[in-house]
Order: sequence, then C-alpha cells, then structure tokens
Amino acid sequence: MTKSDGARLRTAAAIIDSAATTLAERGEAASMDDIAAAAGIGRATLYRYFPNREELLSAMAAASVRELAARIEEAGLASVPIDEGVARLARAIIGTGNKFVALSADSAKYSATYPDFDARVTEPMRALFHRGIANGSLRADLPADVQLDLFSGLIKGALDSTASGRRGVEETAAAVTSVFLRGARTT
Amino acid sequence: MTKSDGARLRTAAAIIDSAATTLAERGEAASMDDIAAAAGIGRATLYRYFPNREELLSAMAAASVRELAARIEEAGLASVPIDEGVARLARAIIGTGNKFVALSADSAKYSATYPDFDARVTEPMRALFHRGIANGSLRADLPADVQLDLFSGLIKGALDSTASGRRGVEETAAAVTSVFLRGARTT
Amino acid sequence: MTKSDGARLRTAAAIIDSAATTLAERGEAASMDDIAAAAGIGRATLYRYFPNREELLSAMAAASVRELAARIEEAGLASVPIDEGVARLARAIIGTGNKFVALSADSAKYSATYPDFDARVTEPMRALFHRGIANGSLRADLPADVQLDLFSGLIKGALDSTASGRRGVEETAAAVTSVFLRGARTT
Amino acid sequence: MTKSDGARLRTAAAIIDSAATTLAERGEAASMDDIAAAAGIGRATLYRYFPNREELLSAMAAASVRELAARIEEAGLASVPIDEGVARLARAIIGTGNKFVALSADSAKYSATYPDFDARVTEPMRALFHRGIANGSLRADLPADVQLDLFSGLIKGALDSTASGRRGVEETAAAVTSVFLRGARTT
DNA sequence: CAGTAAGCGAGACGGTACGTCGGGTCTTACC
DNA sequence: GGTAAGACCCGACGTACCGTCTCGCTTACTG
Repeated sequence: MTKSDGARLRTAAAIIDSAATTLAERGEAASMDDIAAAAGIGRATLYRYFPNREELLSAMAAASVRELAARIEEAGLASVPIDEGVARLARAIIGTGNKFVALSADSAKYSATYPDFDARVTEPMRALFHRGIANGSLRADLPADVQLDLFSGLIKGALDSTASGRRGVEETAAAVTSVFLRGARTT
Repeated sequence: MTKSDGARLRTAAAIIDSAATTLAERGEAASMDDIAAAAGIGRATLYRYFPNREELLSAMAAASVRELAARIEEAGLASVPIDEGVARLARAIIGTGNKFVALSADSAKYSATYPDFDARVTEPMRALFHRGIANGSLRADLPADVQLDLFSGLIKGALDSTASGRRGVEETAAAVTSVFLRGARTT
Repeated sequence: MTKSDGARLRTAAAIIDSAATTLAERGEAASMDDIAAAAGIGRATLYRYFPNREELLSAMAAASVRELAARIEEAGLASVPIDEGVARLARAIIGTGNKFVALSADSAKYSATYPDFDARVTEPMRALFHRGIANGSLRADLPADVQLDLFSGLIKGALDSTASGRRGVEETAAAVTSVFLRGARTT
Repeated sequence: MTKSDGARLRTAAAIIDSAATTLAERGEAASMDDIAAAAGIGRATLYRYFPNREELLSAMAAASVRELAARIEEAGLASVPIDEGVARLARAIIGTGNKFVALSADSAKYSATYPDFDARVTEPMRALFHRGIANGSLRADLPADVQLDLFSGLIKGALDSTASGRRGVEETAAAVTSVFLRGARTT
C-alpha cells in the first residue's frame, strides 16, 4: 500500500538535495514554491514530505550532521596520537565545507532536535581533547571545552579563507592543525 | 524639518537599541510590529526612520561597527609590540560581546554597505599581522589574511565559551591570546 | 469487461443512493472522500463510476428524474378529468419528496443534460394544463406555462410545510389541489 | 483614527454590490480573488471586511433581507383589506426579483443568522394571513402557516416565469394574486 | 483446478482556493 | 508638522479538496 519506506526516504533525500541547492542559490528568500519547482515536484507534495519550512531546513541540517558524523567516525580519532587526531579532525571537518559552520551556527536550535550532533560530532571531539589533556600532550590550563570551542573557531575562521577560494582543503587543514597544536600543546 | 538633526539621530539610536534587544530575545522572527511596539513607537514611525527591515538591521550593524572601530582605535595597535597588540585586540573585540560575531557572520552582506568595517576594523587588524610577519615575530608561512581569519575564528570560538557563561572576558581574551601567539609566533 | 453491465449499473445505483443520503446530511460541503466512505467504497472506485463531482450530482438528478417521470406516467394524466389529473399530479410529485424541488431548483443546469426532465416530467404537466384550458375547465387568461409555474410553486411551497413535519403527504397534496383548482378553474 | 464607521459601511456595501455581480456572472465558482479583483481591492482587504466566504455570502443575504423588509413595511399590510394586502405583498416581493427566492431557498441557513428575516419579512406575511382567517376572508381549513408556504411557493413559481422574461412584474403579481385569492378566499 | 485479467482500496501526486500573516506604502486624525 | 493608528496591496505560508495516477490484492472467469 504505502510507498516502500525506502522509496520515500530516497525521494525525501532527493528533495533535500534539491532544496539545499536552491536555498544556496536564492538565499533564505527562496519560497516553498521555488523549492518545490526546483525539485520538480508540486508544492503540495513538498508539504507531504516536510510539514513546514522549518522541518525542511532541519532535515537539511540533519543530513549535514550525518555526513559530518560519518567523516568523524571514519577518522578513528580514539586510536591515534593526539597530533594525528587533531590533523584528521581538521581535514574531516574542513572537507565537509560549510556544513559544519551552518550547523554550529545554530547548534542551539538543532542540538535539541538532532541529538546525533552532540553524540556523534561534539562528543568525539571533546573526547580527543580530554585524552590529550589527560596524557599530557595538551595544555592543562585550558579546559577541554574551551579547547573545543577554540578549535571550532579556528576551523570556522579557516573556512572563511577557503570560501574565498584563497586556499585548498589540505592547506587550510594544515594551517589549522599547525596553529592549534603549537598553541595548545604542552612544551 | 523641525526636529533638530541631533534629536533625530538620538531617536534613531534609541530605536536601534530597543530593536537590538527585541531581536536578540525573539530571534530573527520578530516582526516590525513587535520591534516598533518594543521601542514604544508606531510601526509607521519605525518605517520613517528606517525605510525597510534590511536598513534597520544594517543600521544596527553600523552601530556595532562604530563601537568596535572605536575600541580598536583606542587600542593603539600600531604603537605596541605584536604580543601586546594581539592581547589588546583580543580584549577589545571580546569586550564588545557578540557584536563582532554578528558582524563577521554576514560580513559579506554588510561590508559593501559599511566600508567602515573594512577600513576601521579589518584593516588595523590586518596591519598588525603584516607588521608581525615583517618584523619576524609572526610566522611567515601563513599569510596575514589567513592569520586574520584564524584569529577571528579563535575569537568567535572563545565567545561561544563566554556566551555559555563559562568564563569571563579577561580570562577568555587571555586564552585566545595565549593560543594564538604560541601557534603563530616564530620559534 | 467481466462485471456484467447490470451489476455495474446496480453498483452505480447503490452509490447514488448513499451519496444522496450523505449529501443531504452533510450538505453540499461533503467531500468526495466522505461520500465514498459513506458508500463503503474507496475514493478511486467512486471516480471510476463518476468521472467527477459534477457527474455524480447530475447522475443523482437523473435518478430523481426517472423516479419522478415514472410516477407521473403511472398517474395516467391524459385519461382522467382535469380535476382528478391535478390531484394525481400533486400526490405523485409530493410523494417523491424533495427530489422535485432539487430538480427544478437548478433545472436550468440539468435540463440540458437530462432531456427526460422536459420530455417526461414537464411536458405531461404542461399538456394537462393545455387540455384544461382547451376544454374550458381552466382559466384561459393564464397561459398554460404560467399555470405550470404557479402549480410548481405551490408544490414547492407545500413541500416546505411537509419538510417541517407539519403535515403528511395526502394532506399536503389536498391543500395544493384545493387551492390551485379553486384559483385556476373557471367559474 | 478609525475610518469613520459610515465610510466603512459604505465600502462594505460597495463590496457586497460588486460581489453580488461577480457571483451572479461567474456563478458559485468565483474565487475570493476574483471577487476582490472585481471590487478593485486586494484579497487581504476583502478578508478584512468579511472574515470568510460564508460571511460574505451571508452579508449579501442580509442586504437582500433589508431591501425586502423595507418593501414589505412600506406596503402597510396591516391597514388594508386582505385582498389589497395580498396584492401589495405580491407586488412588493416580485419587485425585489430573485432575492426573495435566494433567501427563502436557504432560509434555514440564514434565519438563525438574520432574525430580521423572520421578524420583518415572515411575520408581517403570517400576520396578514392570520387576520384573513380570523375575519373570515380566508379559508379556515388551511392554517396560516400553510397559506404562507403556498403563497410563497406561488411567488417563486411566478418568478420563474418572470425570470424567463415571459411576463412583467405587474402581470406576474396579478396572476399570483388572482390565483391565490380565488384559491384561498372563502365563498 | 490453476492461471489470468478485471476491478478494487489505498494513497501519492499536481494543482488550486482558502484563510492567515508579515512587509512596505499611504492616508487621516491628533498633539 | 511630526506622530500614532491603521487601511491597503502584495505575496508567502500551511491546509484541504479535487481529479489523476500507480501500485498490490482479490476475485471470478477461463483453459
């Protein structure tokens, strides 16, 4: 009877992709009609998948969370030295482009809705910094939370450079890693 | 025009203050009616001072730019050693609270409208980093622009900690200064 | 087509019955979904029988036309004196309840679609009045068409009384017959 | 501050006029947008005057009630003999055209909303028939209510003739009066 | 008795009207 | 003369219904 759940999910994903593109092009001003048209579906159908604009946006955020979480998980942060962990983290996050920025910009709004963000993104990062402080590689005078915020800030700042097309991903990640480690490592 | 220009400017400033509060409380969703009501004036009057919502927002940004520029100017960055300059810069910016974040968040949008931002905020900072690189105190392998972005990012990240009420202004500025200088200074 | 045409017709008739009830209860506002549910069938099936709402309504009208025509035919208007003809007509029409009202309400809309209405309902009535005028039993100063309209009006007015439950069919028909004959008969 | 109530009422009346025309032309299918456009105003403004379609329609009905009531009142039914009263009533009602038909068609729907209809239209008519029965001019075997319904029916039937352009107002009213009085008068 | 083609319920879809709301423009009556 | 109140137009939002379509399932006819 019901469209197989798989098909529904695939359609929803296609809509999210299309919506992301449209919103990126037209900015926040894009109307639901525009988004639906860009996705090649009717406005009514769009509303059948996402009950309102807010839900659509947060579904897009959830997709970003998933991608980001996947990259962080495959980075295997827990099983490498701190230095290497920080380097991988920088590459993983910067590789997702501005999704990390978009997410942490209103993390307050979405973290309630998407516990995955905390569980699969924030936590592994915090754990890395905790481990670094515990084993003496990272400065003990800065709490892990603060180091997390500073590192996130560095990433976001670096992404501004990337966005301007001034530097590539590898180069950007290297700059972040280098500055953060020099700044936060002991000795 | 009977009302002296001074009076008009003062009224506009009062509206901006009130609007800033309202927008911070209710978020971007606050309607022009809400803002006008919070300012104790009619919607029509609000429109007489600011022709549209966009102008109001950018007037708020301009006010932040002015405050920020004032703090940076009085920091006298050009006449102190790099280390001290960075420290003063961190204190100046963090002292303005989230205004710097709000501004650089959509600097793309406002920098066209508010050349002051570039001229009085960005440029002095860039000059500091240039001088640092030139006199050998700051790493030469990272362009001044990148150091600027990274420093800005650190500030923003640190402000997230401040916002959560975890740390005070001085402490936050000290953390930023310490990490940035260790990370970007030579040797 | 496997299902015998007879069966199809019977199903259609059942749907019409059910739809008539539903529409009477819920008024014109009843949705096609409501009607289908009331008929115990799916909406798709309803559309298989009637291509759109308009067709369903006009099929209901056609059914009313058929019932009304049958009653009028079995009244044998042509073979009885005018007085008796008018009396039988009143009983026949009032016996069908509000169907006559519904039909003549938008006879303009349906008479094109349902020539039966004119041929099998209007015409026999008109013929009766024509015969009455011709043989001197009915007033010659009122054209048959006008007498037809007036008689129809009386019926409808009387049905309002019946609808309110104030009077039975026989009594109502008697009132109509009595007033009309006194009013339209010669001498 | 507020648009003077008079002005508002006048605007509302203009909208009703325009809406009546549009609805008559395009039928019940006319959208609120069509109606607003025909009235030369925006859809939002239309909704400011009438909260929804139903209210607009019933305001149109109310206007008809007022016109009808005015005509009936100026007919002075209570101060003339029954015969003359019936004749005046017929002329008054037929003079309003189909408004009476539209109103009594769904009097059930509107009589709750517009008590004026009962008080200023139905009651004077009923009173006339009551007086006729009481003073022996009208048949006692038909209750006043029934006579009211029959008379209304005659009017509506006659209006069908008028609508077809077959007869003028005076002539139509004369036919109704003549048939009704012959049919319902004593002797 | 098994295969098959029909009719069916369920429901997704595009489209359109409804009623609501906020933005921006304008007029009108006050102070 | 500037201000507050608010009427107005426009366009987006979210909802509901219409008419179309496609899916599996059932059922009843056929080989």
